[in-house]
Amino acid sequence: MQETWKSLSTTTLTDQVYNILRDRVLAGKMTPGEFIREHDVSDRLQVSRTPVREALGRLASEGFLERIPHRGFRVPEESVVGLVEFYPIICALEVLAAEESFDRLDAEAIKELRAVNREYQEAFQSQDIAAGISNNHRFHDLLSAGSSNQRLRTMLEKLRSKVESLEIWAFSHIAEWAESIDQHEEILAAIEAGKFVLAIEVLKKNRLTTYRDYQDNRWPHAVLRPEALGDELPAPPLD
Amino acid sequence: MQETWKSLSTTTLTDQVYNILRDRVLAGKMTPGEFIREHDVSDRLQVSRTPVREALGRLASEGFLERIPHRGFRVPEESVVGLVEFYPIICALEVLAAEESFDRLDAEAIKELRAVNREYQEAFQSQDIAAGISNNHRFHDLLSAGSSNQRLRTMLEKLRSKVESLEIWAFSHIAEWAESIDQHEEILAAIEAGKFVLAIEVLKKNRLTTYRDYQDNRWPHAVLRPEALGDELPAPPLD
DNA sequence: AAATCGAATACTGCATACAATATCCGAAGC
DNA sequence: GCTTCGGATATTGTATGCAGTATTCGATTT
Repeated sequence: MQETWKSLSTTTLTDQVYNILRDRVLAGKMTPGEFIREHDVSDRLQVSRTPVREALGRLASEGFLERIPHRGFRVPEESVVGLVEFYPIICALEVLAAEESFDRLDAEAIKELRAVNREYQEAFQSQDIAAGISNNHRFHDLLSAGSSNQRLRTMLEKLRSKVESLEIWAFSHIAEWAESIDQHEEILAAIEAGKFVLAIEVLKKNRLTTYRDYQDNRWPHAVLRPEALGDELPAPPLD
Repeated sequence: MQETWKSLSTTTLTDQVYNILRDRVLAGKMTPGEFIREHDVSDRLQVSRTPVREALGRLASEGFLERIPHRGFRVPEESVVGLVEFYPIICALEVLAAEESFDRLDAEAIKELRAVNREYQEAFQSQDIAAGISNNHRFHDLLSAGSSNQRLRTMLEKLRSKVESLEIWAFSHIAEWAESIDQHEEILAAIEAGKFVLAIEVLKKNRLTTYRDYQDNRWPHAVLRPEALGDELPAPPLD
């Protein structure tokens, strides 16, 4: 029994701080433009500045934060505006993955995709936005699963997480939610029928809906500049 | 005169260490699989472990290194093998950029592109590989310059730097080098003639040459596993 | 001889102190 | 009044020490 076991919680403080800060950024709780004070965060979380700095550094090099030498870290001003630019990128890469992936998806895989889409629908019916986003991501990930390009899947994974904060809004529009579910079904049907070109076309449409909505200025200002809702960092969650 | 000036050398130790390590990784001088000892690096560079750790952390979150909690950082074993997977990604994204960019490139821009390609050719004639790679990157960047998607350009910039170590090999193949120069000219001519579809086709071919070569197993083993050539870290470049 | 245990060693993770740099704010000069 | 200068303050950048964890390797047991 020499296989590598999945390590359960090789957790470091840095990782925990990273996750907390990342969630807050994605949830739009860190006022853009305002510098994040390392000491402030370390006080609230009851840790030293060291893991905070490391976490901030990672977030910056992943593009979630902007770093200005000798000034600090902050959520980029145009954060949300810039985020929509990820959609065409995600779309192009998912199409790239699809080209190799679609004819490798067997009956088994299609079945799993249908199951995920069903959960997606259930989340829709119970208005569970978080579950909806999660299932949507999972669906798209499975669609790319047949690609042999591992980097591609990894990149897509990261890119999807970056647009999460936008989808929170997008998914509060009932109409799009329902439409999305249907499109997923269309894609699966097309794949089963071997109509890959069609499947890719629908995939493109599915991916660019949110993007188009933005371009058409159909977004409330509150989404473009999500003011910190006044709620503070949680009480020290590590003890 | 209120414009933001380009800061010249807002240099931090962390940045310097980052650059040195990044260059070494890209040059294939850090034996894959072998852990990088923080203390070792900090000794050689005459700095403390702190900036070294931060630099390593950045490199890891950018995918240049692999991080294993409580173990350390190392160049991923399959580093080079995995790197070629970036080519289809770069290609797809450059095509995406091109779709918007090509018909925005005016005579002025084309002129600049020709100039860069000329420098490229001169580098070829004097066998200056570093200059060749740099000019090739610059050419492709300018090709995407017309895209309004800033994130896209930024991503492409990073992706190009990641495959640099592969290009060092690719550019030692004279034939491909010459072919690449011609393809660049073809692309420019097609753009001038308004034949964007053709231009994109040539761009694809240009981008995927290295990738195909790899798939055809035409790479020497030395490239796939570039052993540390025995030369050590430079003498402390910071004093 | 092979496997197991455990102490010594080496290295990373984290905290803290200090240094370097930026910002703030009031006083002085035009 | 506006700008400029300079010290006080706040914040980031770096060094160092210690604690926790992994690895090594010899001693012990089977």
